[in-house]
Amino acid sequence: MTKSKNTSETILDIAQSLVQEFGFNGFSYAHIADKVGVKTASIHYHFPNKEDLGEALIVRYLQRFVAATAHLDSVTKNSKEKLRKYTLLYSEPVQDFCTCLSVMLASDVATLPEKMREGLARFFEANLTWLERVLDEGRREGDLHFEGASHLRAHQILASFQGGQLLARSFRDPGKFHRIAEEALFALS
Amino acid sequence: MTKSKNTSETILDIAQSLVQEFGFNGFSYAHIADKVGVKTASIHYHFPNKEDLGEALIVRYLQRFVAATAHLDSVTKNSKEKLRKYTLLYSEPVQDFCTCLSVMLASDVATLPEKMREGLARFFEANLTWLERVLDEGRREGDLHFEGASHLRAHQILASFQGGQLLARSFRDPGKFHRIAEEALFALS
DNA sequence: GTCTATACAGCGATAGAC
DNA sequence: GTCTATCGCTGTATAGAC
Repeated sequence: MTKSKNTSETILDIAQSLVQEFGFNGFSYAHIADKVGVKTASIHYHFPNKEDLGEALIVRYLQRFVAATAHLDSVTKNSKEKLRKYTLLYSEPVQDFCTCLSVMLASDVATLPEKMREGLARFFEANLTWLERVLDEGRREGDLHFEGASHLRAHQILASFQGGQLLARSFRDPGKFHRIAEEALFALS
Repeated sequence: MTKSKNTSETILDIAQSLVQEFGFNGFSYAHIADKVGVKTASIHYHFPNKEDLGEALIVRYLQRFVAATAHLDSVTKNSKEKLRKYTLLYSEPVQDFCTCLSVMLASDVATLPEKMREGLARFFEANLTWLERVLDEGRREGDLHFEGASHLRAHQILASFQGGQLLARSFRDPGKFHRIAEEALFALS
């Protein structure tokens, strides 16, 4: 594990933070270039156009989500605890008065190229699938208690997490997200 | 009540639909002008700059919300029924594969001028205040059943409605919003 | 792989005629 | 109240030298 990254990864890091703060149409190659310390032409070398950059961002984001939940599943057995850790995946951007990548892209969806839309849907699908499985397991093993379809509950949880991020940001109060997330999990006790 | 509107109102109507589809930074005066059938200079006559236009949009949106909930309160007594009608306020944009104005502005918040941010926070505050009151009344009168603070529940409902809009849009499935909203109200039975 | 230079479209905004 | 004309700036993107 080396400390320094290659330029492509650095560009993706900066681009992701810019999307999370300003949206996919709220930043330019010039913004990335300034932060990375190169010229815009160099960015185009790594990602010929903004569509390529956007797709790379989503692919990486989904990969990281899959890796994070896989690791989470391997080290945690209690379903309630799994959900608590899932919450933490989304609390980092909230602390920086941002939202996660998927919330920003979801609101920009009308201006996104088709491949990015498909990638975004895949990301949400992965979240819902994981949530539904954890809810089912938790109910079967007695860690979670709720009525109705786990499928609907998964949607409910994901939706409130997304909306919670928007509210926290609008009020400049990260605590709003945490209280909303806590309330969502409390309902499963 | 006349059928035709003045130009300012027409501009606001078009602008609102554009914000709801593309975000505050995703449309230009040229887009409005084309749809209204005038030139961009005319838009600047009514709203000197985009900030003025944005503020007018939010002010009108809050006024309409206050009027809608006031009317809703006057014609409906059952709290559960009130919440069901509240849901309908947000389901119109979802059918058009858009989100409500507040969701779009909330995700654009980092690029908005201060007055627009304040207006947005006021709009959310109005939603939360109304929800909290209806939740309290409903529990007191036996129409609604839930545990914990109504304040937290109000946040939970608003958040899931906002997130539900983003999910419905991302999957191009308005039904997702309706199922999420239904699930949120079902929990109050 | 990064640079300089540049093309070209779109943006918000203004001046001044009608 | 709407128009034409125009300005200055920023956006994405490319060609070609190093």
